Amino acid sequence: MVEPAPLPRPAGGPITSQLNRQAPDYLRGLNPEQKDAVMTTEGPLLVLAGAGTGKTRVLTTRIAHILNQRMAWGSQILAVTFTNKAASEMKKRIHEFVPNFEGLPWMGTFHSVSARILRSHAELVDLKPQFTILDTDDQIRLIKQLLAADNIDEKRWPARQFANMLDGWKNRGWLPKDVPASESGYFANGKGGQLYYDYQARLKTLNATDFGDLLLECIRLFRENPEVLAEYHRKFKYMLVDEYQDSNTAQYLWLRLLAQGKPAPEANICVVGDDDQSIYGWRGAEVDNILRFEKDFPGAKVIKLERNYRSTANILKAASTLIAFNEDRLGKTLHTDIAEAGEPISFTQVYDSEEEARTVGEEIEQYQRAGEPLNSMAILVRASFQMRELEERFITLGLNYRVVGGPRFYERKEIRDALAYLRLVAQPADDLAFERIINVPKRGLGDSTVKTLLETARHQNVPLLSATRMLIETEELKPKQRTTLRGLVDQFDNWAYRSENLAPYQLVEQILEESGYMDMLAADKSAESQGRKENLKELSRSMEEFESLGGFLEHISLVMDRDSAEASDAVTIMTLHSAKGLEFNTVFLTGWEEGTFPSQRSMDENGRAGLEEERRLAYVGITRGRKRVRISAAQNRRIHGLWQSAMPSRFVDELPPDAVTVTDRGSAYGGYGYGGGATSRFNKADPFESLYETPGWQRARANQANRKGGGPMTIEGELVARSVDLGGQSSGYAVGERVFHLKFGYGDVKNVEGNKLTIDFEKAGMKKVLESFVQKS
DNA sequence: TTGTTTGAGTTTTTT
DNA sequence: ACTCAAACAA
Repeated sequence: MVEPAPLPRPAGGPITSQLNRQAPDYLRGLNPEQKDAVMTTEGPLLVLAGAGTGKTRVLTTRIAHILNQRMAWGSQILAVTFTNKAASEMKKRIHEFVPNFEGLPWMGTFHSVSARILRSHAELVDLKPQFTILDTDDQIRLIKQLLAADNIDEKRWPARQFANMLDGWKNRGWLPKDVPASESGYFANGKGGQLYYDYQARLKTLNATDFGDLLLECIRLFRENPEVLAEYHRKFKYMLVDEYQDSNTAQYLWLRLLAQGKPAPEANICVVGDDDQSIYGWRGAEVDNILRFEKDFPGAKVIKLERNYRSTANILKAASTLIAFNEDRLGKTLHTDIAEAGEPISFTQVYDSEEEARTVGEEIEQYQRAGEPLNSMAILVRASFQMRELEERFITLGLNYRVVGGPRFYERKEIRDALAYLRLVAQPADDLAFERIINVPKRGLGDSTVKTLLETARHQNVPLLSATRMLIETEELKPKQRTTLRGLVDQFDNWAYRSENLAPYQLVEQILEESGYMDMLAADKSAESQGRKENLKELSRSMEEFESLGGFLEHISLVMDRDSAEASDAVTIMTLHSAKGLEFNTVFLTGWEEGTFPSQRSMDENGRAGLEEERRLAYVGITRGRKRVRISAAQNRRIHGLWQSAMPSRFVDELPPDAVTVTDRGSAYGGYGYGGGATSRFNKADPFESLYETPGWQRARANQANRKGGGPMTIEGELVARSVDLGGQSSGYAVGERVFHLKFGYGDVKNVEGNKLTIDFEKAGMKKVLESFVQKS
């Protein structure tokens, strides 16, 4: 891996002189901070980029700049992202900037870059170069086997739970020996730690890694083989990291190993992120990584991008005001140069989730009639269960929609089956693949046969496929199974032989046909079978561009999604999480109810930190909108089949009143016996009465004031808060008082918090309600 | 070995 | 309410 040195830059060289004469094209249109972030190529750099401030543009321009100025070859640049989507977007844009340059930069996810490195040094971490990358499904099946072998009751100690713990450990960069007893002892009465060892041993036997291992083994490789690490230190002259706030500890360690080839002040590492958009804490992301960047890389330069080019002033004001309620932040405020305030944010409370879906549908059609393309609108929900009602409504309306997320292409059953066949052809030691397809389609090879195979494999210490070869030469199995297995083994030998010369897409078609899989689908009369056939055709089509089976398998194990070219005009429905990084003219934010959003579980499990992450999610949601943000809350929603009533999200109360209008949907109020619509301040004569007395608002103001040296808060220099009365309680209720609630009945007031009361109801138990819900009894 | 019933879990998601 | 996977009967 010898890299050519970058071209020298002689004073009068033909290329450089031309470049130096005037600022290159690609710098035009950048604001001063962006330009600074692009041009500061030497030394560590932290770019704090608020929503919509042109973060991706800075990253890509920076790469273009490095290439254009001949500071490094393409292959000496490493750019890591978290998702394949972000990586491919970056690749695309780099190609637009610099169509012809020497060597392609290493652009990819942490995992794909790690895999690439591991494959060239596999033997140093006890793997063979063609190792398999297991996904979550395989992982769980493997764990189940380990649990069974250890006589651990899977009921009591679910494999999924262990998989999650394992993931957490690996995210923290812990090898089996690093897991503290307090953590490992938690699972299966102290067997957790040993299970981790067994699991890793099993992975090596299967010649496989899981996602976490890609990073961990890479870290181990670097630590145990300084000469290998040094090689990459020499190689990568410039490193860039996107969405740094999402990095976990393992990724952080990985990065630090690679970046610290030179002493900190000279490490050319640029990380870009936004602490206010950190929404993946629950899966191990450490916001701390971004907060302590300056400590890790002393002398790091920090550039803040605060100029927003996306949203109207009202939207920005709403987002800034809301996020100011968080305590843990570095503190940025978004500005806009867009003169007009734009439409206010709208808040609508409706009776139930069905009406919410109906309302959203109507409004979408209205905008559509006014000439807005459906592509420019999106509905963002907190959790995917909220999607179904929207979908149902849109189907009856005949409204074109598209759901982002959901079951992904390569996770579909039929695709995974097909892939299992291919994996087994490529890697005969892939026992998990073998088990998956041995009886799919049904061949009369059931549990007992598999058990015999497993025992033999274990005894002989060979993969299942080899064990099968041995067994069919014996009388161990019944003749029927023996014949079937012999046929299957022959087929695999045949496919393996053909795979050497046949294009992968042809191979998969032949396998599906010859294995009887297509016949099985043809015989299946259920509604899904047609779709499954089409998916398999799509799989074959997507394989056309791959020359080798190995190349294709590497691709799909890392890129679990297929780029779907959705050309048609459709409204997008997705979760807030998957909306990060996207933007739409009109954004509908539904389900803003306490318990749903912020999610009760988040708050229960992670307390204040959980609530703050939910708030960041709200911030992400609002900042997706360019022109229009429409928020709604339902008084009643069915959760797990039970109707539950809820009050509007506290986030609604944290929006700046003068950037919000409240739409009254007549039907939401009155006449239903309970709830009555009086669930929020927005239903009172003066909806904002006593609002600014709540601790949250006081804190938000204090945070904002401290940060800006006491200056006025936020966008366009206007202080958002109105008259403030910091004295006393607003509640007319006192602790101990007996009250009556239309829905919950009689109860005693246990706690008073502004206009929220905690009441111990005789029938319904402890509930938090708004005071306007109850009356003195 | 296969089809049927019962039962548990049910946020967010990438790789 | 609904799904999906494990236990059980045919």
